[in-house]
Amino acid sequence: MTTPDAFLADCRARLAFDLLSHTWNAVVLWALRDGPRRPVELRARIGGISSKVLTETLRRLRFNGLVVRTAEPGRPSRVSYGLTPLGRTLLPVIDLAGAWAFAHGDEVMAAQEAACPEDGPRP
Amino acid sequence: MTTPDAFLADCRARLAFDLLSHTWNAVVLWALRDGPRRPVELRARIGGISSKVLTETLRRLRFNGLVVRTAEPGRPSRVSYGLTPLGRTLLPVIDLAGAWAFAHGDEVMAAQEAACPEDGPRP
DNA sequence: CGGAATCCTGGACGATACTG
DNA sequence: CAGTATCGTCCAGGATTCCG
Repeated sequence: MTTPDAFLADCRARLAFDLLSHTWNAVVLWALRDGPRRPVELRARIGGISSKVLTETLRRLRFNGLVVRTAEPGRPSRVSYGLTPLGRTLLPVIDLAGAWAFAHGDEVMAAQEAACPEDGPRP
Repeated sequence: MTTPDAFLADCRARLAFDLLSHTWNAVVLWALRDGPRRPVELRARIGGISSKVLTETLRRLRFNGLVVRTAEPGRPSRVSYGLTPLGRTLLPVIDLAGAWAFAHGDEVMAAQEAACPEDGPRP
């Protein structure tokens, strides 16, 4: 399928990018790809994300219907997050983007190195 | 191809998301998909982007080797921007994301509507 | 027209500390 | 362990203005 031309004008079309925009959204979704995980596990698996930001991210994802929260009874608190069917449909997109990064990452790095002369400063 | 598991730890893997993260990057790349365009054309085509932000975006894309700037001699200024081969390789990714948005956009909207109760507030 | 300079705002992100 | 509350920093993005 190819995206229609209305792509630019139609704000709804930018939805996917807004979702993938936030730094951690895609990463968290990806970390959930093969089953529900508890916050501690997620933090360990992802690395470099603070508890607060993880919570915020999960809240965002839940709000958009991509993730579900499941509270298991007991003490201490046990909670886990998993992908919804909708969230699962986003995995191929993330996968493709990740594959692109692996395939062309070095080219981008190279371009950045060689950019200094007349191109603008690093944004 | 499926993205390796190192996905999360490897910072280079997040490259694609950093590129698609900035709100306008993907949109501008998409607007350039069928040939070079001049800034005015781009602004008209995209809609809702300020001249300043467009300039910044193009600078970013140039810096990453995704776009080239071509200055045609003459007065008044005539400049155009086009995709590099590298930038062109990103189009399928953008296309897939756009296609996803068209296919599942309404589901996300619906989820947002129904989210108010126990789910967190809109972030 | 292209784009740089300036000022301002909101939100993402991080660190820390605290409650249940 | 899960989540909230503060506080502070940084930057994308919008509006405006001015120069070549």
